[in-house]
Amino acid sequence: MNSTERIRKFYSALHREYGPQNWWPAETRLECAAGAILTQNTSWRNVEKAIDALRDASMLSAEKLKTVPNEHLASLIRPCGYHNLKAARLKNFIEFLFRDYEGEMENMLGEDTETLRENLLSVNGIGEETADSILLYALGKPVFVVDNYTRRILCRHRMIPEGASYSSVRRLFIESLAPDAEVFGEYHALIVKTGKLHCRKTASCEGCPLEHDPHDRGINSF
DNA sequence: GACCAGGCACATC
DNA sequence: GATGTGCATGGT
Repeated sequence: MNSTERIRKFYSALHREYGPQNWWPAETRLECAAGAILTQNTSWRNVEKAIDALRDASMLSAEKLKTVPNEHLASLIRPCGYHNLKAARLKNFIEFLFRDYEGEMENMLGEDTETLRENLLSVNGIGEETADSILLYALGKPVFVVDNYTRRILCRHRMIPEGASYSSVRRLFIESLAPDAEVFGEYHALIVKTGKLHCRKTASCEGCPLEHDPHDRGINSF
């Protein structure tokens, strides 16, 4: 079985095991983008506290985020960690949103996806995963989000070599599947789901619904 | 108390 | 290009 077939088979197995995950849990495109920044290297549970605090403070709008002082913003998002850093990153994104898209996420929709991705990556604080999360979950673009779980799981199943680049893993998914944002979104969510349950740093893959392929040729098959 | 979580930028070699 | 480090809170 080649990599493409395994990528497809993995999706079937995960979807069969866990069902639809219905990501991303956000009410607006902006809230989704903010969540993508806040969740950097942080558990979603803590991000929820920060998002709730922003919502309680009526701060989940581009205009409010634009004018709120950094210190106040940082204090609101404190529960999700790196609050000073993430406050600055949120501000950078909002500044970019107003500079290039008149403060409206909807204005990003007409942009060519690759161009938009490059633009997002030019914002200090938005890396590849955050950019792809925004493209996929906030804007519905058919791109794949590669996170640590994705690498770890694929690595443990010998589908990618250790240290594989973000772009190579992303390409593997995009070239193996039809360009369907719905499926890409579910797939990434399912990977996080099974990652949390069976593929943490110190956990073995015990109970993982993804069977190891006894005939795979290891990292050379990638 | 150690380890981990839906990363990223920057310095250094 | 690869590798190391700072950023920080809260759950297990």
